[in-house]
Amino acid sequence: MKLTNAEISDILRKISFLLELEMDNDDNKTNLNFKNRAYIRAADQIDNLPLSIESLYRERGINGLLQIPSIGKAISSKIEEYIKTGKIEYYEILKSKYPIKIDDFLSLEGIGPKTLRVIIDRLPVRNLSDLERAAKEGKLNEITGISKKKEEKILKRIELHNIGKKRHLLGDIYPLVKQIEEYLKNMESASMVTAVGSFRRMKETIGDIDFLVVSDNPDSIINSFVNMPEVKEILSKGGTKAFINFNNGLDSDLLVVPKESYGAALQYFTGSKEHGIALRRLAQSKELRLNEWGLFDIKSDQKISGESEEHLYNALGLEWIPPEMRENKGEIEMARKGSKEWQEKMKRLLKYGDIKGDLQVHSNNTDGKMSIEEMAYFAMTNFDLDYIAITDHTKSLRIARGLDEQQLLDQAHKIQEFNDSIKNGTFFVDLNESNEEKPLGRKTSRNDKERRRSERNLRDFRILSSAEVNILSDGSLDIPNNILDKLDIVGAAIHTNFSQPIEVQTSRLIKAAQNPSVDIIFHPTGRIINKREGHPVDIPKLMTIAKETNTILEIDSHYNRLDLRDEYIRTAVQNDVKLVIDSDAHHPFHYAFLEFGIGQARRGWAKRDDILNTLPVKELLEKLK
DNA sequence: GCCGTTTTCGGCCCGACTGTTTTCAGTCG
Repeated sequence: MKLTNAEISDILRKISFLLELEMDNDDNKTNLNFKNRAYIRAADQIDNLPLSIESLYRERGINGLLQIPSIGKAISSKIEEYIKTGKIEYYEILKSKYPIKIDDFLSLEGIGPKTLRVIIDRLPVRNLSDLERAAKEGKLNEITGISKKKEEKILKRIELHNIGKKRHLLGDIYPLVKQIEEYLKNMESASMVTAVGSFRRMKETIGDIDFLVVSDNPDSIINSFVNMPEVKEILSKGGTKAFINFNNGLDSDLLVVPKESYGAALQYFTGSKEHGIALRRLAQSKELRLNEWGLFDIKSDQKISGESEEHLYNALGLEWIPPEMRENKGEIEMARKGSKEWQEKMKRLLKYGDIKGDLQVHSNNTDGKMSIEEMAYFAMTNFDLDYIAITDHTKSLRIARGLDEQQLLDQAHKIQEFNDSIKNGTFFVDLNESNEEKPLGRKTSRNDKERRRSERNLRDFRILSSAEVNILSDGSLDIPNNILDKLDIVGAAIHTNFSQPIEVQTSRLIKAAQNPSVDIIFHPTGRIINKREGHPVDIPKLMTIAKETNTILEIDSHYNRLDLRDEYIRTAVQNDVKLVIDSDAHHPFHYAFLEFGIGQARRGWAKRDDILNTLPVKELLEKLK
């Protein structure tokens, strides 16, 4: 049985929780407080680890574990014990003192260990339903320190908890974020509105939605916010902050600050938590104090910075760091002011709007929703792309009505005719009843100036003949090479037999990469976020082969895939493996997904030259095998 | 329990909101 990182971080969090429960009996209260925080820090690190902690231990022993920040002698030996025996003695002892269902209370918001301790000391409460019953019967109120009001609040939190909370996909919440942003922007007293938090960092999943508003009249903003029709529950509301729960189960934070604190609030509220903590420690080491209102000199209490984020970073001795990179994974050390390495990196960092073509596009010849002509038309007009590759599925993927050899050749021929008509200006698309819906996401680049549309000649647009060839269980393809070689570019992907062991899956992909006809491996891990983990792949090994064989790995931008994920992109970039960013469009609106892929690529510190479809089509084709 | 370009001991990010506290602890992000 393979041990997951989540299993280990989970048990560390439970240890921390139990230590906190224990705290009021302990004389050495402060020290214990720091001890439980150490367990949380270690758990956070493990959750963010891009590799399996068990494999790390098996390969490099306890020294491998000690390499992880925030994991020292004590915690590493506990992890070792867990890997070897499936148990941690220290945890078992703690647990035996408090025979409660820790999971229930750990995930319940609003009640921490202190409150829980008081309750379980007085009442036979052992799990969430015990607590709910006690609250309904008014038993909690009988405990001194718990008012009727607090009892009601506990019931509400249990109700919210039972609805279930999981992280939402970036693409799923995008429309709601835009809608709320619009709503807030329309308020007279709001001079600036920004969606912040993990949304601004383009994280693949979002826990709750955070908004920052600049205003001289916080009360009116906060009141309008909590009174929106989408709001189910006001969880808290003060003079500068509000915290609510939407009807659809999402939580949302609002922070209102004056203009002179905008930069500091933006930094604070964008996170990540780890990045923020590291910045505040850095400030501390310089005799400064950083909070959401600004950067202050500790001694004189003078404000040094706060209105602009860039100035704030500079005042800390750093260059500005793009939100996508704020994870405390080396960016702060590298961004020291004046660092040539950092400046070079920033100059070359991939930008929104850098993608010139989309190399995974489906048509209604298989499972897409529109014709090749329509997909091309929207790509060139609405999304400013210079080329697309039509990558319909191939014959063994029956469910998508995959194309056989002859159909592929016919399609390639048709594409050639379209290209000719585009070139001579006779290309014409009869748009059948166009959809009323609006495209999801931003149509154009968000931080680049004017787009290239005006300078661009639509007659240079090019459709590439291609396919998403199915990789069979033995790593061979379902279309022979002599056919594939007649296409402009070839992508290959796994769609079946997901549950083979890692060695088998990896060798399947390696065999495909070694095939001279395969240019790109599409969605290399096959994951669907929150739904399936995908097939296990030895990523470092695949990267080595990709580099050797000049095979490109794809970043599939569909927001339920985002495959490769950010950490793997960073590994690819470090190893000089070439990448492309594709939308996997099955409808023209899906071209907007490219934005999500670019966000992930920036989270993986990708440079423009790591991503081959930032190149004009001619140069791209020259780089292929 | 972890960590170290002034430290192997003595620190550990910071502030808002809530409740019942008459000056602060608990919880959260």
